[in-house]
Amino acid sequence: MNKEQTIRRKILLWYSQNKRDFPWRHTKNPYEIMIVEFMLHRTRADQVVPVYRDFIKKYPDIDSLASADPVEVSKVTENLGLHWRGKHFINAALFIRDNFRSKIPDSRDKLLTVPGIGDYVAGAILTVVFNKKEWVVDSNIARFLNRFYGLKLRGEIRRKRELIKITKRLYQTTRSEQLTFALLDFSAMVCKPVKPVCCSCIVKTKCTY
DNA sequence: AAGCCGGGGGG
DNA sequence: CCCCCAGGCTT
Repeated sequence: MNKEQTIRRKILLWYSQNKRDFPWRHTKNPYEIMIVEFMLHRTRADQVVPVYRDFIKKYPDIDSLASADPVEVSKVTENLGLHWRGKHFINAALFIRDNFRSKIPDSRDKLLTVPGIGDYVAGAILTVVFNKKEWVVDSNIARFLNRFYGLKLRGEIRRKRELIKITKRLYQTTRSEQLTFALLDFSAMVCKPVKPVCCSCIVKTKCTY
């Protein structure tokens, strides 16, 4: 068994006993996942919960959002900060309505053509919704892998080629959906940015940090 | 490769 | 009061 398989097994086992619960963990609707991933940009998950509920209630699908009043949409999202995101939601909805017949695509190439969707959001949709053999890197997962493999990368490590390469190897699994949530929760709760809880880490014996 | 956006919560 | 947070876009 290689190193990646071992990590996957341990992280998934840890996840089965320590998973966080959020409203968007109970849906496979690609639209809802896209919306919440937009909201989670540099924003704490707890802060997103009420806004997400309100947003989905008012704009339940691509078409309702595409034809919505931008000012009204901004009112829903304003307390998330990063105010440019208000237009961002509608632009993505318009693009998907006009180019993909209101159906969110299931390939990375097509997802990346949508304004506001980058590698992270695309990967999240592909794994969480479609359970594809795809990959996801965010700042938390990047930090965990950087420590675990002793890469010693600095700066915006989530964009580094070497890190993406390792992530793709880690995602050689048929359980990409579970793995994404597991990595997000583990890196947020155990392998934290400051004061990581190494004493209760289930992969510490193989960690080079 | 680096700067920028932003309100809100925690140290 | 300061710092950070499930990124993507622009230069």
